[in-house]
Amino acid sequence: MAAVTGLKIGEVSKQTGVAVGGLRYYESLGLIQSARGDNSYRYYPPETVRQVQFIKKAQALGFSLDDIGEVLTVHHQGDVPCEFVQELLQGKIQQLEAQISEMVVFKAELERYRDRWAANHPHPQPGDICPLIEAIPLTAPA
Amino acid sequence: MAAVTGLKIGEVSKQTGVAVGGLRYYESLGLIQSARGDNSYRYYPPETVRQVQFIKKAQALGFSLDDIGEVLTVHHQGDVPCEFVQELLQGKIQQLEAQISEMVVFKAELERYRDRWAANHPHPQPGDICPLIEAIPLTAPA
DNA sequence: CTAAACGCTACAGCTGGCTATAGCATCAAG
DNA sequence: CTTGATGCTATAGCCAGCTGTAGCGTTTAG
Repeated sequence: MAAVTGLKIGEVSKQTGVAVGGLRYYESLGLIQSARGDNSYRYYPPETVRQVQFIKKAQALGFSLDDIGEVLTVHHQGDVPCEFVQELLQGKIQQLEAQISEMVVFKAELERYRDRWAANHPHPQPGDICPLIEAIPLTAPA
Repeated sequence: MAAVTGLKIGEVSKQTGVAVGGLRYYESLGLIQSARGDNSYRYYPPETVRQVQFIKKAQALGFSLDDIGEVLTVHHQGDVPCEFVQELLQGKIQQLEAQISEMVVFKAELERYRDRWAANHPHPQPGDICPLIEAIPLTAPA
């Protein structure tokens, strides 16, 4: 009878707000680790709570579990992974920036079509169904 | 011989860059429509090419196929529902606006974390994985 | 002692937008 | 006429990040 100690999965769940199934999922990805008792129950070391909180925070920054796994791997190698996290973060920021400007451009485009219709109002040309729709860029904007 | 004319699916695929399976998927969602020949082949009207290009462009900028379907369904119905389309468009514009400001706020948040860490590399406390992430407050554990 | 609460595994399902496969029919070129 | 490209339907799988279910075993409070 090994002295298996630690938090049972429900306790970790309560302390982190992450559902039991979610924790099992994290463990299946290798993000957290448990010892197993004779009853086959998972027993987590106390620091698991902080690790799960770390996972949640990193997720809140837009990191995937894959990203987080890489960070934790660096951590397990005994290094402080901040440089690596910084790189990931910078990448996320640039991604966001690109998405934002795409959306701004597209919004301006939609506004242009909306306003053109509002100004022109119903001038359905022969063959047109709705000038507003016909004006939508079905081809690349010339 | 049936008077079925139009582009076969492979031709539409070549002209739009959308895979044959993707086009069948679009059709299954009602985004595009075909006539069927005696051979059960799909024959698409030429304007399908422009419609598919519209789908791709709208998609690239964050519109779901569901959204696109609403517009194209109106188009296919042959009605003149410009008022409705206008409303739909206005809704999308507002949604886009909301998404953009959300993303701008979030990007500023990420930049704040990045810059704070860059300005003052905190020392890892015992139990820390990366102070850059650890410094982030957990939002209410839901 | 009993029954609820909790744990386990294994698998299915969810969202969205496809892609891939199997097994067959049809078409177009040589 | 044959062959390879193309078409068809139906079904399954993929990505992420879980959630839910079935059917069981274990622990714990009364």
